[in-house]
Amino acid sequence: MSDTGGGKRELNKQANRDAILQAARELFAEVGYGATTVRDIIRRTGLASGTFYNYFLSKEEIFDAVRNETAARVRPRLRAERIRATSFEDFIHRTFRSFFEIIAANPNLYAVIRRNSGMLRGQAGTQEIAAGFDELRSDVEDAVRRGLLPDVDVDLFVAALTGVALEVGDRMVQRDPVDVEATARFAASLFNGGIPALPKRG
Amino acid sequence: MSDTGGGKRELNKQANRDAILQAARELFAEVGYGATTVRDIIRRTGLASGTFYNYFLSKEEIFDAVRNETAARVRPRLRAERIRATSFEDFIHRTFRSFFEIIAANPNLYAVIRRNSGMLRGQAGTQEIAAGFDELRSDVEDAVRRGLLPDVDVDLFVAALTGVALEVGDRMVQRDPVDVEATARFAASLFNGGIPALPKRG
Amino acid sequence: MSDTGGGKRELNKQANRDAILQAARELFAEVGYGATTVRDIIRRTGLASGTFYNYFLSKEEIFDAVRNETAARVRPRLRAERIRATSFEDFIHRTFRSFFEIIAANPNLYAVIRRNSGMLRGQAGTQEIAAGFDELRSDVEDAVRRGLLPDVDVDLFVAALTGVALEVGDRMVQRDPVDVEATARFAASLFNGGIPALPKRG
Amino acid sequence: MSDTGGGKRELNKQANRDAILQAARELFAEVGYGATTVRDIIRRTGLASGTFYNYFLSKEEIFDAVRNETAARVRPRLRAERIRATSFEDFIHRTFRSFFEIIAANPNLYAVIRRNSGMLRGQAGTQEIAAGFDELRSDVEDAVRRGLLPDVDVDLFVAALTGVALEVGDRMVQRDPVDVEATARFAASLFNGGIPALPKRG
DNA sequence: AATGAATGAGCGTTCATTCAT
DNA sequence: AATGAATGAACGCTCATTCAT
Repeated sequence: MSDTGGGKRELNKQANRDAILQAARELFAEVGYGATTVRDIIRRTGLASGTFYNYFLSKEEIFDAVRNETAARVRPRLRAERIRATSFEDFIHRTFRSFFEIIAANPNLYAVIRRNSGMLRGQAGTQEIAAGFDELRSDVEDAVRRGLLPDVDVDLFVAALTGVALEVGDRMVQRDPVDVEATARFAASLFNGGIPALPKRG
Repeated sequence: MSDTGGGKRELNKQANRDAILQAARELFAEVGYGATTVRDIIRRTGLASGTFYNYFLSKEEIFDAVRNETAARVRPRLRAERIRATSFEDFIHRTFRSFFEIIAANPNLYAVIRRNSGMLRGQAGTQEIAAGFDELRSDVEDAVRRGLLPDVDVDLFVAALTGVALEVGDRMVQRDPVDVEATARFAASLFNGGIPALPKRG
Repeated sequence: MSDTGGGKRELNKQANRDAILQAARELFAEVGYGATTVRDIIRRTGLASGTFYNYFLSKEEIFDAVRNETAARVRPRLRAERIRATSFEDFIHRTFRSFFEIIAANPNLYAVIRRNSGMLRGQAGTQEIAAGFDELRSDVEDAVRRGLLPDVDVDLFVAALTGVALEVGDRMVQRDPVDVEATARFAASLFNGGIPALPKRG
Repeated sequence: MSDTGGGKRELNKQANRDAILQAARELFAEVGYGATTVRDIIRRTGLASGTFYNYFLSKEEIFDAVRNETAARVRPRLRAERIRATSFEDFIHRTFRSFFEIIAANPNLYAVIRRNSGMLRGQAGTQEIAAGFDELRSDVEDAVRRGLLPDVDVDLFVAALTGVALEVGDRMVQRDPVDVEATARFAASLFNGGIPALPKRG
């Protein structure tokens, strides 16, 4: 009888993989990709250094895995919030609020983003991150199509949204206390007030 | 007889220093600080490896020098534009337009920023960069004081401005052709439309 | 199942550590600390350069290890001989003889001492070396207390003993054949004849 | 008319050479040969680094020069004292006393010896140092020939003398106050008491 | 003779990765 | 699958020495 994935061994394998990922996420958050060593990662798990390579092909691969896994956890949440929106104003507000909630609740998830932001977009981003951006973009395009949003330059619009989310979010988490609601209101007001003024495409 | 800068030797020194800085800037732009080696830098200049240390104390020092020198070139230009503004609408527009002009004209100056943005703010930024942010912030505070801008959360406002400048600028330079004026209009419209809607402080 | 020292792997580890220590000892003896490179040391063992750092934290650490290990081997032997002494004359003779025996039998142990003698005493010496000197000194003080030795300046006395041991020992090992017994007799006669003439303290 | 050595240029040359030698002596005394850099030496003179090589062929050569020059200053003084001796007892006493006087008066001359003692004898010693040892040795041989000293093993005898001078001298200079006379009496008593007991040769 | 920038071999050390056990 | 010692390329940096001026 072959072991089809439910056995003890597989459970252990999954636990080890998770432990390594978790340790890696912490370190990438604390000191960044460049300053994290594979040894640091495995030392935190109590496993042996060679074991790392039973789970990941390289340091780069685990970095991608951390980012992908993070994006995979965050993406559906952001999407779910957006979909629930009843108007574009609401869409913008929910987008900011849910993003700010997530980073407020997961400070070191956010630290990974900031500390390694040079590796976030373009060549260095992962599939999952790219997919998250595409999703946002296509939701915005949809809103344009449905007439909820004027016919703006979607590319630039998404870029502006992203920039504000990242930078304003950064300031937010440095405050004490962190006020997610007020910060979301700030960012959403700026956008919702500004959208009607945006140049139309054509 | 002391040769105070006019001699062949001094010329050569300046040329070497510039060549090293230029090579460093290119590499920091192409692959980032972590992946750039001192040997890469000097190899690009044709000089010997030891020569690097006649001009810079360490790899870190040249990175700071690149950033400081960049910020020192950019900062007064941005400031000069802002000061010329006749209204806050104009202030916002000029800020975006001059920033976009600069990054359009100096693609690898901009790449340094993007590829190393984790080292831009906070502890890891240089004096000159910090001064640039302070300057922007204090110009905005001034506008509030003079009643040109409602009493908004200046910190978040500057963050939003920065985020939009960086992300929208990033998309802009990837387009062909690069349209600085249209991009500036986009960003400025968003802000100028949104500002009146911003929550007041207190 | 933990392998506590009996396994092949542990044996190999011990063998490697010994090989590195041995190579280091030889090189410190042949060319001194300053002229010895870590690469020279590992090259002599056939191991890879990184392997050195699996066993020692730094070049300095292995130098201390060589000196400590040497002192640790020599110290109890010298002590054991001294303790067996039946009179102070015997104490002196045994001290010289056992020291000369040791250096005759371990020429490059001795060379380490000579080639790096600037690092023997004071700040630069190791714990074990300092302990060896302290032990000798306290044995001499004991002899004074028990009336076997006049009340001389113990500090200078120990210094004189040390100086003669080192310098006379140095000449001895350069002779062919090496005559430990005759050399010990020479040094001991000088001291034992001279001690009664030494100025009393006070 | 040719400049036969008395001109201004030659004076300056001599002054530069002396300044370099002096700086080198200080550094060899303070930090030892290995830790002294040629740049350190010339920096202390105010000259340019290339100038060093107009006066000395290499770092090693100046080290030899420092040692030779030191030995050349010390040697005649020691000799002159010994020659004045009226008996062998006096010879021994004067030898120690004059050596101790010199090291007490020139602490950093002495520091050069201690800090670089691994390079004092054998292969690494200079001509002048070797000559000093030879001279001492031949004075002792002379004393044997003239019947002032029993027919001892001169080689070992000179070694013992040297060892006591160095080690006892070392302790002496660390005391406060430094008592040259008492220290010389100590060392001389040991030897003069011990000599009659020394084994005869043959 | 003096200068000081340029040279490049070489140093101690790190670390992602491999592999025998 | 787990171990952890071994590997070796590569790093940032130093410094004795050379050489054009």
